[in-house]
Amino acid sequence: MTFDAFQGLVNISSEDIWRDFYRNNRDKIKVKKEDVAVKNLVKISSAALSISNRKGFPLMTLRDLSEESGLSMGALYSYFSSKDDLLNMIQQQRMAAIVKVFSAHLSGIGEPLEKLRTAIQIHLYLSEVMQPWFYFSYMEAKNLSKEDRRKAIEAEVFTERIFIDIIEQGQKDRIFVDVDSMTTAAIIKALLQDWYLKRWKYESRGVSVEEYSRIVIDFVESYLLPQDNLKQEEKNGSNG
Amino acid sequence: MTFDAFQGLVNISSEDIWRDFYRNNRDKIKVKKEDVAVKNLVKISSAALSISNRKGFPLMTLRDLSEESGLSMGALYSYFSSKDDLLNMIQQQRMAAIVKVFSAHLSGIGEPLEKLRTAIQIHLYLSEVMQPWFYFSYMEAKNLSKEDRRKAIEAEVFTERIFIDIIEQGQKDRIFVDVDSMTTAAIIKALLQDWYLKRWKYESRGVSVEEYSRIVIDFVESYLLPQDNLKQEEKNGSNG
DNA sequence: GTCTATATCTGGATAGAC
DNA sequence: GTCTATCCAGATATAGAC
Repeated sequence: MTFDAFQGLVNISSEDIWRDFYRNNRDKIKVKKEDVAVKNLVKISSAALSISNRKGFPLMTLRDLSEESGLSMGALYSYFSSKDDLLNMIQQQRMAAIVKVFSAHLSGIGEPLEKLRTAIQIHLYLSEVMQPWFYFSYMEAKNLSKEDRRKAIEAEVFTERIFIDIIEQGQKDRIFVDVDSMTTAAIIKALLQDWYLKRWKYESRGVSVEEYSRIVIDFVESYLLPQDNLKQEEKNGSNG
Repeated sequence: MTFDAFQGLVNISSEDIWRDFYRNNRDKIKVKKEDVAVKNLVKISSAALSISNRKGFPLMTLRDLSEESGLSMGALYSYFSSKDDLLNMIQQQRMAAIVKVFSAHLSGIGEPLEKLRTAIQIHLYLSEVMQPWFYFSYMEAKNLSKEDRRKAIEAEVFTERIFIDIIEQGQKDRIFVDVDSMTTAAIIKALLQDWYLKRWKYESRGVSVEEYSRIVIDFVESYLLPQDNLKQEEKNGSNG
């Protein structure tokens, strides 16, 4: 799948994400008109992500946020009850989006090699679309509340588990070689994370998300596929 | 080389690091007795790393630092002139150590494959010995002063350059296959970073630094070595 | 629903005794 | 060289007008 096709398919606009959020949290948000609320939640979150990803969440003052979002200090507190609450809100939304997109794209695929490729691609594409969220989420994880920290770890384990399962299925089917599945999954995650943690680096070198996806898949396959299979795969074109 | 052997060789104690630092910065530090100064610099830095790696440098108050280091607020300011100054001090020390150790261990090696293995190992071992430094340095990079930020990027490029050069030498010698050297180096760095960024994960799974080193080397070699070479290498035992 | 103005608190930094 | 006490800037959060 191309990145453009993916974008068309998931179409994760901030609007959608925050509309969902608003509906699930009507009670906590003082503003009662949905359209007004969603519009401002988008402004607030994108301002918060932009400032935080520049200087870190703890150093972002609410005056900064007020200025960049265009809302007054007082108005901000109609949308969250404390600065920490805002942090947790943003975190929550990201995790919901990941689980949703992953399930949607992987559930139909049975064949391990195709599933592995798709999982790598989907993760990279998703982190590309939601780069500020992913980066924020990684860098600010230690500041979360206890409860949200627990959720964050759960989400981390969830995605790693997906890769472990795919690898083990492939080993059972005798498609992949017999390497340690847990460690291999950890390595894959490290490579996926590098994309959103060092986006500036890849951008400055002109590497697109599709190229990076290609690279990671090749890299992983050279490790997981037996030597002779690999040669044959390459003849067939390894990307479906 | 085993991890123990490495430790014996470099023997990077906090003492040594801060004694070096003290001698290079006598003018900036108000305390004039070397032994007193070094002893307290060690206390301050290890307290600062411990607190920061728990909750982040911006959220560490000087009262926290005072409590954990056992020095009073006033005394702390005999060792640095501002909180930012402390940040830059710690950063500086880490980079000096890296350059020193890398040069010492790699300069003698000409053969690309051995050099690649050694570079991976040394980086992992070093980040293991200085884990709090490495983690801190990565997570707090955005808070550095302009000048120290520039230095940090330089250091980043320095280590990546080492890997690029090794790969290109190996390609010239027809030992490695013809993949993109820059991207491959980026991938290697991502895997090396995962070790100190997610140490808790590997620890909880009982993966030692030697095992991880073995895994990364295998992974990279399966990508860089031609198929037939690989088979032969494995027979010889790929770790020297 | 949003704004301005302000109460309250926290944390970096310093002065001066010991 | 180190400590205690204190200053003061700047931050969160809220009250009340519009």
